[in-house]
Amino acid sequence: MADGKVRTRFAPSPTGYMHVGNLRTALYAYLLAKKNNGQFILRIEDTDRERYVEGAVDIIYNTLRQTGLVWDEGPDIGGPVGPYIQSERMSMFKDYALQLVEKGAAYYCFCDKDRLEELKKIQHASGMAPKYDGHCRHLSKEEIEEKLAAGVPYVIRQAMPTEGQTTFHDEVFGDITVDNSVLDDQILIKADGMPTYNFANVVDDHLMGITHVIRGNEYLSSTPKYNLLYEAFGWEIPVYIHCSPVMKNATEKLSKRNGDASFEDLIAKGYLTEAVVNYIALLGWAPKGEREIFTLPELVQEFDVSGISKSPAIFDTAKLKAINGEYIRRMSLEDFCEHAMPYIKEGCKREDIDFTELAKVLQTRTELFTDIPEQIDFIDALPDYDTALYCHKKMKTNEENSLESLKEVLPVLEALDAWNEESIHDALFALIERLGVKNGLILWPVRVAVSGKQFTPGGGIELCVILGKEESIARIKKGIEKLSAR
RNA sequence: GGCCCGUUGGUCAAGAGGUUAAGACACCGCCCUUUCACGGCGGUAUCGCGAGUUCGAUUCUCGCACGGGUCACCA
Repeated sequence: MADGKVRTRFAPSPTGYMHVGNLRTALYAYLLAKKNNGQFILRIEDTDRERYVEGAVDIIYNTLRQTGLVWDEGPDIGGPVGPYIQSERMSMFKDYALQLVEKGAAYYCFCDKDRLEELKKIQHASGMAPKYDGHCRHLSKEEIEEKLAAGVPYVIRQAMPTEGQTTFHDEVFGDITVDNSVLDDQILIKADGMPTYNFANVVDDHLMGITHVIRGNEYLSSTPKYNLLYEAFGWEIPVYIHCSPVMKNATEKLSKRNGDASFEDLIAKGYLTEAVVNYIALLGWAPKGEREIFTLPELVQEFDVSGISKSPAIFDTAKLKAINGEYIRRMSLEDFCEHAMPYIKEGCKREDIDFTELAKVLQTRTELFTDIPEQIDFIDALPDYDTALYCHKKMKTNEENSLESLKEVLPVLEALDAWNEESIHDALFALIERLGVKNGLILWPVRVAVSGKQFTPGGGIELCVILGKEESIARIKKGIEKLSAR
């Protein structure tokens, strides 16, 4: 599997937004192809008109583009084995099914829905598994001709072996064996002449030269049927890689139906694309070493099917957040500013502040961009805080000595010409030295006075720089006023 | 219900008969520090249960329990 031309595909149905499990499957398919210098193919499986959602195809394109999962062949760019939209391939499947009928691996079935329903009812009543009873499997040539000529509607069913076992290999789950007796004579071609998914999928994968099939493990139990199809045609069976689902908790899958987080939702919540891709890669797959932060090209290098785990993985927002924070900290200040600015503007309407300084203090304190507005809400207007905020055991501050400190600080700051981190720092520390007190005794009250908050992004000096001289001094005066009024 | 699959800390997970059972997130503590955060150091916590096989099982086998998947003229 290491060399040769590896071709993988991502074959989504355009039924809505891209959920995380789907994206992960696409990612693994992409990684496996690229790791082996192969091709990653996009095929849109849009044959279910009932579930078709307007705009869903664009979501697929946009998500793959945004995450960097560029496809080598697909509906928009074409390729040697198109068309890449399943609905445009419909006409050919029946001929393939007929080939199977010739070979005795499939047969015409004229049973109508009433009979099938009746059958199901009887089977259910007697506790049997619902399964086609082979009623039409042994019709004579004459009978078939006669019904065909009479225009009786029919489907084409796959003739499953009735005894023995079928074993197949999966790269993740190993060898799996099932009794052929449990295999249903599934429908290949529907009464309208169109193929079922199970049939179209196999034919398409073969025609498109797919060598490695990566998909959710809900397909594990139909894989023997697929293989019987490949064998009946005499086609080479692809390598199977079935992935366990991404869960929202121990018992429920992450799903569109439950309205669980989609890729778009995560981005809207302030997560970085790269962080989401990185985290998703780690959900159900473990790299060889201890490193966990990887760019997409690094993932390509690192990816190995042997690292895919069998058991389902629960989507953990806390971990995603941590990885997002890691990505944020690794950004350059310029990059961070660019990303953070919309959120900064959201939380701060004032224009006369030092945005660069603000961004600087925010960067190590941001895990999620959407957390920013709340962190900086004190800038526009000083909150109406309680003077108890001035009391801090470790700093040994209380309302009395904070009042003293602020009174000392006020003239020092007022006298400053240059207003920057260095000048304020020097002035305040000179004051601290002159007074012979601990840093905290001066600095803590300053921070409280200018922010009115218990926790702030940055210390008193940094906040003063951000707020500017006029505003800082006004807030210190306000502090003195509040403390004096007690 | 039949069949298939899974089960290592709260979460993601490494591990391949003998390990002090990695690492990350989360949590707790300490250090750094003008708060918080960052960074550094340390800590709590895991092999679902029961039988085998073996000198020795998290690792192999079988049962059980629990969880998931699948049994459509949907994809």
